[in-house]
Amino acid sequence: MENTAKDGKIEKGIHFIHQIIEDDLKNGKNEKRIHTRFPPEPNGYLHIGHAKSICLNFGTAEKYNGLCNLRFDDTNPVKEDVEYVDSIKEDIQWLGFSWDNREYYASDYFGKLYEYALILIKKGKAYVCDMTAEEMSNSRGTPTVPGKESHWRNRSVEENLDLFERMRMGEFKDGEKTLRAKIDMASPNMHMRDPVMYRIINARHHRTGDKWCIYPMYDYAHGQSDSVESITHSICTLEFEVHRPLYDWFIKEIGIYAPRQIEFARLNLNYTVMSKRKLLELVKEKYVNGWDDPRMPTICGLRRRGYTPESIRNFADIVGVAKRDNAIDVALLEHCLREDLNKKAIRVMGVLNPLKVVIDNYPEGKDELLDAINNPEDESAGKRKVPFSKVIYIEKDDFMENPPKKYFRLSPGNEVRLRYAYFIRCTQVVKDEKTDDIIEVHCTYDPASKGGNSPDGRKVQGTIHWVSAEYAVKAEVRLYDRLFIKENPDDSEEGKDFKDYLNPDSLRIITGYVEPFLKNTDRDMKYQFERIGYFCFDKDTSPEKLVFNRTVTLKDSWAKMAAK
RNA sequence: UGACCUGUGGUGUAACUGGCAACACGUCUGACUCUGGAUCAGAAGAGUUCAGGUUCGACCCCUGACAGGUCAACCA
Repeated sequence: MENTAKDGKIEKGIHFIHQIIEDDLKNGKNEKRIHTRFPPEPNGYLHIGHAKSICLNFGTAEKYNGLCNLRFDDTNPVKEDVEYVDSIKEDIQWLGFSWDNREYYASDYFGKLYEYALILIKKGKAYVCDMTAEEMSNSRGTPTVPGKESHWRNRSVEENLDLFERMRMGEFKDGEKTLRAKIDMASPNMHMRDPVMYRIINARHHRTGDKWCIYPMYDYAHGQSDSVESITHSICTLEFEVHRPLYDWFIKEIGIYAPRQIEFARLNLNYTVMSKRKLLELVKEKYVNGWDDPRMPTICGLRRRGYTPESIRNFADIVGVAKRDNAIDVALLEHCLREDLNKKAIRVMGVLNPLKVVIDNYPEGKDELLDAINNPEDESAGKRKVPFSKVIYIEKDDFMENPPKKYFRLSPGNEVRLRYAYFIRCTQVVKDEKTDDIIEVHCTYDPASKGGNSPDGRKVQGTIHWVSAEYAVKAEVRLYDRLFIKENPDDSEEGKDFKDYLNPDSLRIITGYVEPFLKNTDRDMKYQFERIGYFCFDKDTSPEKLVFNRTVTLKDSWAKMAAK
C-alpha cells in the first residue's frame, strides 16, 4: 500500500482507522494533530500480535507526522515486573520504532487519577462499596438479568470522601472496600453496572513503591491516561469495544479532553497460539526453551529464529487492519521473511545430511580455492574462496541409485555440477554389506570444467552443493518446524487442550558440515545455505562450537513434485 | 432467548462511498537459471451468508433471518 498521505493525494484502499484519521484531519479535529500510543502491560513478553499493534500505532504516527507514546499500563502491582518493561522496550526498538523521550507509565498518573476520582465522588458519580468480591459478583446480574444496586450505593458525598481517603491511607485490608462508579446496574452493558474504579492492594509497585495501597482498574486508568497525554486516537483490540461507553463516560463526567477509542481485530496466525496465558504455559511447563525459543511467536523468539524487523513490519503492513476475526496463514509471514532474506542473506554451502563422495581422478593431497559469489542479489556483497579437495560431502538427498525420471541430481552414470567447482560423473556406489546402505560414492571429475562450466559447452541438468571433507567445519544445526500440527490449536476437541496438538518434530537437532568461511564471519549476519534455507547463528554459538538456527527453508519445488 | 460487533475466492484485504468484484499469499502451468532458490509469463478459483425491499442499477442503503465473535475478574 503506497503512502500518499504526505503529498495530500487521496489514497485508495486505506483501512478504516486511517480513513477515520484522514477525515479528522480534513475536518481540522484536534488542531490536525495525530497522537497515538502503544500501551503494553508489563506482565509478559510481546508477540507478533503486539507487533501488529506496534506497527499500527507507531506507523500511523509516522505516516501522519504525529507522535506515538510508549505507555506501560502498570496498574496491577501483583502481576507486573520491571523484567518485562525492559524486554518490551528492547522489542519495540528492535522493530525500528522510537518513542523518543515519551516513555510513560499509567502509574505516573496515580496522583491525577486520585484527583479525578474525587471529582466523581463530589458529583455523586462514585461511591465506596463494602461488598466482597463475591457479593459484587452475585449482585451484578447476567447479560440478560439486571444487577442489584449495592447497599452502599447511596452513601453521602462526605462519607464517600472520608472513606476513600481512609482507603488511601491504608486503613483497610485488601479487598475490604472498593471505589465504584455509580452508573446503572440495569445496563445491558455489563461494564456499566457500577464498575470498580479502585481496589485495595497492599503490594509494592515496581515504580511507586509503597506510596499507594489503592490501585486504579484498567477501565478507570486507561482513558484518563490517554486524555492526560492528549492522545487523539486510542487504538486497541476488539475485546475493548464494549468498554468504550465506559471509556467515554469517565472522560465526560470528569470533564477532560476526550480522545477517541477505535478497535480493530487482533492478529491470529495459524499453527500457533497467541494468548499470553498459553504462551506462559508453554514456557513454564518447558514445552519450549523459554520465551525466546525460536518456535515461539514472541518477538524475541522470532528474532532468535532469524526473522528481520523489516520482514515483520512488512508483514504487519500487508495483513491489513479490519474488524473481522482473522486467521492469517503463516505462509504469508514466511513469504515476507524470504522476500527480505533473499535480498540480504550471504550464500554459503552447508551439508546437513552428509554423503561421502570420492573423486577418484582428483590428485591425492591436492586442494584449491574456488571463487564463490556471496549474494547474487547484491553484487556489493562480494566474493569468497571455498576450498575444494578429493573427498567431499554432498547431501544424501542429492544422490539416488535408482532415480525417478526428472531427478536432476547425482546418480550412477549421470553428470552434475558441483556449485562453483567441477562437473562430476558418478562411477561407483559403495554399500555396507550388511545393511545395504550407501556409504560412499565414487566419481570422476572433468578438470576442464573448473569453476562450473565446461569449455565444450555441454550442459548438466543439476547443480548441487558440497563441502570439502578436509576443510569443512562441524556445526550444530537446529531445524525448526511449526510448533503445532493443528491449524487452530485453540479449537480443541472434547477432553483435549492446545498442548495436545504440539508438533513432536518442531525441533530437530543435527550435526552438519559447513564451509570454513563461517568460522570467522559476522555472527549477526543472515545466511542462506544454498538450496536448503536461511540460517542464522544462535546465541549458543561459542568459539568451540557453531550453532545455527534454521530460520526458514527455501521453497522446494522438487520436494513438491516428489511428494506426488 | 440481553447488548455490542462482524460476515467478499483456500487465506488476508480492496472496490473512488450505488455503475455487474481488484490485489497479495497460497495452488497449478510454462519459460529462464551454475541455488529444482530468485526472476518472468500465464491459469484456475468468489458473483460478495441467505431472503425480501428501495433503485434504471446494490458488496455498498433498508428490513428480517442465519452464522461467527466479544462482554457477567477487586485482570489488562
